[in-house]
Amino acid sequence: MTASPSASRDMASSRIFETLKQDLIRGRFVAGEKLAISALKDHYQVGLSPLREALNRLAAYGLLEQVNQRGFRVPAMHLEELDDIAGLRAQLECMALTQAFQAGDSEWESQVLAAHHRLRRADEHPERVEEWEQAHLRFHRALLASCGSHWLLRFIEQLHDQFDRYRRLAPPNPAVRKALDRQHGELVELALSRDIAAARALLDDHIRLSHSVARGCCASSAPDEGT
Amino acid sequence: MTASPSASRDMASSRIFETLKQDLIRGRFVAGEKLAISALKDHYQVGLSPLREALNRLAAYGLLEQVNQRGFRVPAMHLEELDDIAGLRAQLECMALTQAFQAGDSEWESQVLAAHHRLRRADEHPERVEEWEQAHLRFHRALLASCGSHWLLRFIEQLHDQFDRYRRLAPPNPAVRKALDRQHGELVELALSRDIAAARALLDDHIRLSHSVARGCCASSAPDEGT
DNA sequence: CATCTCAACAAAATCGATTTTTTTACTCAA
DNA sequence: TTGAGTAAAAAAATCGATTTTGTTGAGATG
Repeated sequence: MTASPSASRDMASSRIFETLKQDLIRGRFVAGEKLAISALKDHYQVGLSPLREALNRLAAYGLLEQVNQRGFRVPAMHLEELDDIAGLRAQLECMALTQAFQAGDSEWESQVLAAHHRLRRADEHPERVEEWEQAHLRFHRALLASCGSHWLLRFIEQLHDQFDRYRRLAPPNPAVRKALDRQHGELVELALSRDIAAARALLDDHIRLSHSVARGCCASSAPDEGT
Repeated sequence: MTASPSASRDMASSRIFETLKQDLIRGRFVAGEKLAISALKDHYQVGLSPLREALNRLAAYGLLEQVNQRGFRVPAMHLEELDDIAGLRAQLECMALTQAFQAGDSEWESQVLAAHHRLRRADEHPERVEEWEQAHLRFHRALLASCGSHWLLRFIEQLHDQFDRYRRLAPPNPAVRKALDRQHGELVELALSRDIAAARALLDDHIRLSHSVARGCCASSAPDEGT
């Protein structure tokens, strides 16, 4: 049978997991806020068990914190942590990029080109933010997909989600977007020519640029507090 | 009040999480096996809800796999994955080691020395395997603790747990143990003298040695199967 | 006036039972 | 004998209610 990814309806706990995950990344909850479980239950129209299972998975993933006998809270955001996430993300993605360039075959090249094309298409509708976000995530995934290390990709994905929590705090900025998009195009070219050194430098810049934008926003909106 | 870490009794779901996690790492379940939830419930004497929450967290952590509508299973083990885990672990730990050496203060040195002392003490009772295992884990933790990157330490911990699943398959080997222990001592000396290059090389060897032992066992016990 | 106690309240965690889905066992026809 | 279809059994997922724990505030006490 042909691949039909959307064939299986998954259980309620998986659906609420994905929904909550997106809402957390998109910043629909206040950082540091305590989650009122019964309110979530009403809002998302799910039962307690699936909801609690999703919350537990999100806590293990690092998008929630579970406090001993007093429920779940949205992790606070700190400039210091953003720096950690961005720095590590740059290192791990450069590592994966190198391996991806070495191991990538023509099928990989095709997928990168396809993902880049979809990303450019998504750019044509600036009002559909979420579509661009998804295309963007998939482009970066495709670029590193051939690196051969399941665990490295897993950690990178996790860091990407964490990073996005911070990045999404910043308001959309057309100039930055344009610069990032040019870098995407250049990354594709460097991938096809397997120019590892140049691609690493560019990817590092790419992340550094996003980082500095998010940093500016994070610093102004919620100055790092002690205690 | 003074620090008393064991003061808070945590909820049942946390206790069963820790217990199950240890049992998974120690290889008390067959790789690939499907977990019978009601059997677990009886065996560990817990209710369904805490158990399911623990299973969900373990799945998010990577020590279990959740299959759509058919429960949880213990991940299969593959030589290929062991290589991935060990290789990545070496890279991430060397990265952390460098940062730890650069940022480590005298308090860090004290903790490393203390952890190493406990490790040597634990060596005196070869029959108490679990005590040595815990001291070993804590020594490696202490060595990297000052690296300053919360997320890097988190990933390393996760990889360590994954690696241990494989390492524990191999029967105890006094000769190997002795070699590893000498390396622990050398690592302490290099930490005190902040010899980054030598320490990186040694840590890489350290992991490589464990890797090759685990590899030999994994290869003979369960030849990598396709499909 | 500050602090302590304890009851009433709110929320989290857990339990037992129900619903849904998958797996197994069996029948019958090709 | 094999294979599709189907009903019973088993297991997973979910629900509603109960139990446990943390929080709040009124009144007592120093």
